[in-house]
Amino acid sequence: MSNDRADISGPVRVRFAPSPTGFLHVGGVRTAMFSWLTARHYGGQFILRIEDTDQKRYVEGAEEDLKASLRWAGIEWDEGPDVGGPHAPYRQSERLPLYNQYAHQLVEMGCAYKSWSSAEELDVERKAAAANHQPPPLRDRWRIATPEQIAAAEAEGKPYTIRLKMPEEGSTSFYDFVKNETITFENSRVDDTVLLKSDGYPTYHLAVVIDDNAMGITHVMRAEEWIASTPKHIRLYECLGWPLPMFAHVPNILRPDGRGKLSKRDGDVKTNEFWEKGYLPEAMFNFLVLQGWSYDEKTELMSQAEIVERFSLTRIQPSPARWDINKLNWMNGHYINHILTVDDLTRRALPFMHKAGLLTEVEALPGDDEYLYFQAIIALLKDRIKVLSEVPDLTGYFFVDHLKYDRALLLGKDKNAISVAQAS
RNA sequence: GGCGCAUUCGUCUAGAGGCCCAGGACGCAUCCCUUUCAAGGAUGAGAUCGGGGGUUCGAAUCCCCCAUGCGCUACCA
Repeated sequence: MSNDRADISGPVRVRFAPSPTGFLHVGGVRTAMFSWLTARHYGGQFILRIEDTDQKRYVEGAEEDLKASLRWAGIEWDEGPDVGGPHAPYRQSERLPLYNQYAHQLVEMGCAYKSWSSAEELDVERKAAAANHQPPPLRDRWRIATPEQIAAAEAEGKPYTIRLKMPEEGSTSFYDFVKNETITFENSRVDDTVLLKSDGYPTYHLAVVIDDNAMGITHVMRAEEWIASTPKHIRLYECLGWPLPMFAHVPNILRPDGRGKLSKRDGDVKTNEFWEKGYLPEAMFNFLVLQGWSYDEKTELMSQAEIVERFSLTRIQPSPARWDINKLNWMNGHYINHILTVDDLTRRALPFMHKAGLLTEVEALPGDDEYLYFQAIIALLKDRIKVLSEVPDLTGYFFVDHLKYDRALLLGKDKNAISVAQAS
């Protein structure tokens, strides 16, 4: 039986397109990782695009946090808001005229229509439907407005939205690389989603299609909650006569109790908290890639370079994983104790000592006596460090009252000065 | 309510018709090492592969139904 999963061939351009509405959580990092890995493994480009089309939810500083989180995790981009590129700008709020132009073009083509329905009245309709256990209306009444009604509304000059006009007939299908199957939707079940809001900003649906096309995105990778809106996007590609990209919907990471996808309200999910606590980016990368992807039946510990080489889009699991940091803690300790060199570990632990006031930056420069003292302590205690933030507590008693032992005495009982020197 | 996706040890996973009365890892337990705590080593418990029907000589793997979970159903992404 032919059950071979299609794999990628040809050029590859993948993007990660977060919206700056808060800190980046680990689930977002993982989606970015899969996209980045796809670009790197298949020899393509990775693009970062900021989808800041919701003025109400915009959070100051979120873009910086998100870029810092990505970079910490070892994910860099070839094109993006700060590094530039041939398709700049990479921030959607700076591309507004483009969306506006296409939205109106779609209206002229008969693929979309203007609506003067207010958000309030639509809300009333939806609530009434819900109260009757009926599905909310898929179409807006302006879809079937007469030319006279439209002319009258235009003359009034009131704000309007532009909505997609989904066909009533037929169905839309697409192959999904991760699900490894063709997913089909009846067009009559897909709603006439808003493309352009009354404030002139595009919705995700319009902006994502226009930008993915403009930026030459070949593989649309995103979280799986977008599966249901993919037929809308495909409709847009068809109306505009643009070539369809391939789709790959990555499963979500669920909350620890399995109830719902990870959200920013959950604890232990902020990426920046992980580096503040002293998790290593290598361990985080390794752990995160294993949440939904595997190389084979045994290999788990892999460097980023090995993962890039071994990655395959078709080995991403279609089912969601629960967020559980148990194994991350083990892996972090393993990297600290067995993969990092003592010197590397020492350097990384130093900032935590500075923060705790146990060593100042000037008195513990690499190579200094104070540094070597600390390094000897690290060599002695590294096998019990799980996260770097524990280091001050673990080593504090070596610094009480500026007490300083002779470095030569800081030896494990089964060790001698030579073995310690060699280990560092 | 409608539509879509998912379902293998507590958790992450291997598995693409016979290699599987299901393998690995984390966690857990016991033992070894050890003055202690870790780390390390060894052993073990732990999944009738969500349930039920098919197809087949043979199914965790293919098909159907059901259940459950998740997602979407916003002028949020």
